[in-house]
Amino acid sequence: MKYDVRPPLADVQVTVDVVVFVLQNDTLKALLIRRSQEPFRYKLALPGGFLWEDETTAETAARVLRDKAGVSEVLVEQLYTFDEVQRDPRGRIMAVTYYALVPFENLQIVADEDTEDPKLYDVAKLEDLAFDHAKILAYALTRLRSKLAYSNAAYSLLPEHFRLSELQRVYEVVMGHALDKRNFRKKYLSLGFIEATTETSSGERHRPAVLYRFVRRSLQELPDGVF
Amino acid sequence: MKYDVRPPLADVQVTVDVVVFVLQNDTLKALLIRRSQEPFRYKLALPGGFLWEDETTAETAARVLRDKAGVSEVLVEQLYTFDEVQRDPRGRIMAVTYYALVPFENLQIVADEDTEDPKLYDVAKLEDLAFDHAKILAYALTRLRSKLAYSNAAYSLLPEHFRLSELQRVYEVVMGHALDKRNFRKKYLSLGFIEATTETSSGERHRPAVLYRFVRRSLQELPDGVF
DNA sequence: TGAATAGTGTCTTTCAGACAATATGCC
DNA sequence: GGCATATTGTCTGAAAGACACTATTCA
Repeated sequence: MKYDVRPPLADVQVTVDVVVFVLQNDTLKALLIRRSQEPFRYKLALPGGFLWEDETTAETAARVLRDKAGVSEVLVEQLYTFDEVQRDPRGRIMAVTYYALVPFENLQIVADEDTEDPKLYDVAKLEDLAFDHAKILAYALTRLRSKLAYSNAAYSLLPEHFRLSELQRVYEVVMGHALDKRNFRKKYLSLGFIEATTETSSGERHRPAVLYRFVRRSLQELPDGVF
Repeated sequence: MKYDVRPPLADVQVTVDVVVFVLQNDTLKALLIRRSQEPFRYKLALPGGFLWEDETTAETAARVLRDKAGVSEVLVEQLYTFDEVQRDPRGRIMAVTYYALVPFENLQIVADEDTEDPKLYDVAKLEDLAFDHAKILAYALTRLRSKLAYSNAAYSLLPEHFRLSELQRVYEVVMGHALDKRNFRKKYLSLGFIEATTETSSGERHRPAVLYRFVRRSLQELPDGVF
């Protein structure tokens, strides 16, 4: 099919929205801001920012993470590009989305002049979000599940040293169901992702736990799934 | 970190590039065009097109498939968005990429006024491609492998009726290694994706094969991998 | 009858999943 | 001693993977 006169090229702007996942109190949370401006004023939304000149979207995502969550050196990956024509009432704005996994300890939430304070919200109890951000968050959650199932990505949700029970909690909370302790330990240790340190927890009113660490704090993919 | 004066927003154009996978002669091929214009004149490139106004990138991908490959109703999915600042010498052009799986029988390659004829090229013998298209193709291949491993996506590479040996060939070619015939049949039939038809192949100098078809010619994901 | 591909079953090994008792540190 | 969490092994069932022979059509 040919056109004598082609429709004009789209003139788009690009935002980068980032789903920042954090584990707090045995709950999977995401960092959300409450919008202080129209459109969707007072609604919750993902932290994000417009793409600047001479900046890649990955750099924009890193900037958003630095500015709104106070972190760098966390696991960040591109998710998907959302570009429904009407997704933003302000005009043709395409969202290149990312997700990040942040250890709660590293998080330093920073307020911003044009947004209310970012806060952590339980992913399981979503209010309705601005724009198509509910769809983005749902997509991110799906991706997170398969990342955890097929890689050592959990390293980016935990502090450097952690107990096996904490690691197991990560999987239980994200996957949404309980796991057997003995089977979990057997399987996860066999993967070679983690090793025991010489440290143990202490000062608690029960038997101390051996602390483990990830051998490599960078993404290692698995041929077959974990759980 | 705050900025008194923010850098200007990026003014980007968007192309949609599509990796069209086809199986021909027991070989995995991709549809590529040879560029007749600068930049990268005479080099091979992925078929693609600029995003038009009031069009989503998924629609652009469908348009490219219709115009360059003569197909519709095939499996198409978004891959990734490539946006390195210098990836296109003409300026800031972001590529939202898709891949499509096309049965060879459906393919109707259409020449285009500003490109040489699109042709099929063996994915295993890549020449160097224009732009970052080699990277895109490599990424698409990775995705194709995991799609085949975790879904019934093969339906979109085969004709409506096919033999089990053809289906097995699809997996062998994409995965890059041979599979055991008995184990393949046992496993694949147990998935419930396909069913036998009453037809058989004929006119060949050997025993005829029962023809099978996919129960549902739409994407069905699997909890666990196939191979 | 020979060439070419279709079709079929068993055994072994590995892994996932169910399952419960003892150990240790602190109050 | 009591409480709270840590740590450890076995058994069973299911599925993956190795493996070889017979069946059918046509030239």
